[in-house]
Amino acid sequence: MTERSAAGNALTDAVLPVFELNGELLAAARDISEPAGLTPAWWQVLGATLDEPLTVSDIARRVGLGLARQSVQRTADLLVAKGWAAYGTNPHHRRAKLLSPTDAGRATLLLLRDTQHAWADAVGAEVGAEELRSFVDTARRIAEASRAYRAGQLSRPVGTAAPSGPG
Amino acid sequence: MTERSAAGNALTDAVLPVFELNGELLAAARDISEPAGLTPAWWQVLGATLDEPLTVSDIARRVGLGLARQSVQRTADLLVAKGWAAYGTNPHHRRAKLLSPTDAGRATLLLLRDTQHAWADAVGAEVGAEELRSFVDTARRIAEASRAYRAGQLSRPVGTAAPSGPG
DNA sequence: ACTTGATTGACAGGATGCTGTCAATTAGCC
DNA sequence: GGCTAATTGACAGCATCCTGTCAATCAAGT
Repeated sequence: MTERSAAGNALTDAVLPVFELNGELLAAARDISEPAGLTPAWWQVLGATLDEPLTVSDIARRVGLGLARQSVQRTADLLVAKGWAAYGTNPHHRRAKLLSPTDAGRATLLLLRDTQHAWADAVGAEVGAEELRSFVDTARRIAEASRAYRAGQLSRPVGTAAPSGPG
Repeated sequence: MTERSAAGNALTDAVLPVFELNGELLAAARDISEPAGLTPAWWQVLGATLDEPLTVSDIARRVGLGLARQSVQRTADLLVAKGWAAYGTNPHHRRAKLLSPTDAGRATLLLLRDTQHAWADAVGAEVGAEELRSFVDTARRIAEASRAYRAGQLSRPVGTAAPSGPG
């Protein structure tokens, strides 16, 4: 039982490219955000407060992307210390203050948005919108299938059937 | 100039799913390697030495995936300290010792290989080999296009042309 | 041989993220 | 009103990876 199926090989072949792409996206985010004086993580947290003030816990829940509440907390404190954001009183909670960008933070966010647009348009045009959409679809399906497998909800090979099909 | 193109939107929509998939793959690697007593990073470094003994610098170059030489160094030292691997003398270099797995390390690697096969086969079957192949192709093209853009080798939008087309 | 430059490992420092614990606060329930 | 559970922020500790610096070692050219 040491031979992988063709699909198994295909999935294994996908792992390294995903890691590589992940790193490239992070590098691009760094290139975009660094000239403005903030890191990708700061950008992410600060950006979440652009539309409306949010508590740290709100951001941690919304961002979701593997950022723990305490990580967001530290980042938020940093943003406040550096003048990108400020804590405001929360009518609904005495401890959970509302984080919102300062004028400088807001201006920087808008600037970064334009820089990001330029990058996304250029790279997106190179790959093609249609191909990108099916790419996203596959990425989601892989993640979902792996989650199901790890949760024990996906039996072994022989392509028996999906526990809860894609449709 | 704050409007993104359709392709730009499609690419932006791809970023979060890639991060999420990256996290899921790491989680799967953790689930696979942790019961055996090693972390994904240890697995990666140790696995590189399965076929032939390598120096730390060799591994850092080969692995490539964003693992710096010094990170591999520390991991390698850890693997030796924990009995998974051992340093052997290198006929070609007095300082750069050759890292190779111990019997225990080799046995663990083979065990992890089987566990990984089961995961890859199950998840791969769920997604489909054909779809996975085009997924990998797109992932590579995105990374390549972004690298080119960051290197200044990709002009802005209007889908003018590719500097060095995909075919 | 000698010099010059690249490689390599050791060491120190820093950034980021996670987990665990604790008290303050809030929300739900009786 | 009072009790219990969940949420939230503060604090401390830990793991991982990165960068920079330095001396030892190797490779190449003269």
